[in-house]
Amino acid sequence: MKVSKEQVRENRMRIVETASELFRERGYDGVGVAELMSAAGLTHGGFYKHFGSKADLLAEAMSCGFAQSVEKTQGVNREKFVEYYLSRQHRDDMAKGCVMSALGTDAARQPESIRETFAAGIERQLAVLETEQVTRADLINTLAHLVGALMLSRACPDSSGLADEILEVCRTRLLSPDACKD
Amino acid sequence: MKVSKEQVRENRMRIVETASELFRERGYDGVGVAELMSAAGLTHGGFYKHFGSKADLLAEAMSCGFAQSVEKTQGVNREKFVEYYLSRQHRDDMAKGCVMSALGTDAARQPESIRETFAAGIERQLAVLETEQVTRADLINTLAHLVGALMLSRACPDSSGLADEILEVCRTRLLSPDACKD
DNA sequence: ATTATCTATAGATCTATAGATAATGC
DNA sequence: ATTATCTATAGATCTATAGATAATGC
Repeated sequence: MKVSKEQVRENRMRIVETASELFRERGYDGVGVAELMSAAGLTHGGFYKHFGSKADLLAEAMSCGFAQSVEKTQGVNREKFVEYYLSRQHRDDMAKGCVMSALGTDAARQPESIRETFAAGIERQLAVLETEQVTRADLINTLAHLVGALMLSRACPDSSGLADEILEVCRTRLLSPDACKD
Repeated sequence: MKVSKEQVRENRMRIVETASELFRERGYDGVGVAELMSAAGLTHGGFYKHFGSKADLLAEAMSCGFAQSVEKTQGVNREKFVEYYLSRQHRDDMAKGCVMSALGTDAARQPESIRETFAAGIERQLAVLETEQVTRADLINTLAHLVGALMLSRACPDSSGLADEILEVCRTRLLSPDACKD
């Protein structure tokens, strides 16, 4: 049952990527190791040869999700980022969306070491968006505004007007700084 | 072992209030029914005479938390609300703080009926803050901005500068609409 | 020979229910 | 007589580990 080093690396990466999506979708406590491994096409017994604990995997899954976001954000300006972020498409696909909005609260409930990983992810996301026009303080405000809007919209019923209203008024405000009142 | 109707009402209320705080602190999946009942001074077997399921309790716990927030917000203007919301005190006491930031992501992962309760809570919070000067769209933007800032700050390590930086730049921005760039 | 994965399981916990008990409230 | 709470437990799930297996890689 031993597999090649190449295969081991592939398996490990698949576990991390699978976890990254499942944790975003259902939360850290909402997915078990057995289900996780099964979703990655493996049996759960092998998990602890790859990771010391489920919490260790969470840290890697967060890093992986941040890395994907950062890569997708390369070369994207603030306006395009806002439009993507507050799209219905992004809201309705939590598993593949922004780690900050999907796992921020989970991170807040975890030990310091996990939160360090999370903070490093925020910094990377800030760095890739920073330009000469847009200061760090601007970006932190934009991210907070976006993250909150997305979370609140997701917490509303699909059919409710409020879910879409939140996306729309925040998109409008974030793209029209002149009319800004908050 | 039967108790008076008065006592039954008190017990039920204590369960809801205890759940409201424990869910905020550790998440819906992070607290079991047995621990919840024990924290309320009861044994877990009696739980299902009060609630049909753990999910039913979540809905009530959310409503209860929103009601407390709304009551505390009576007569508070936008500036005072922002200052309280982005204070270190509020950030560091998730159990007693805003339901939107503490349970928003948990709600997003729950069935429609829970999200209806959550949306109703958002509406109540909006209503109590609304004035002639501050429109609904303004308030939705403010709430999203606040909720995101608080969540991101909580997701950072205690000792990191980033946690406090997020609170500070967002407080500054939200209280100085003139300088607003996002 | 090493080791990644497998099957199997330990031990703890989870939600929910069953039946006993004892105090309320008709 | 009713019923809220209790003890006890069913049945499922959870994280983590033990030992067997079989293909890699020296």
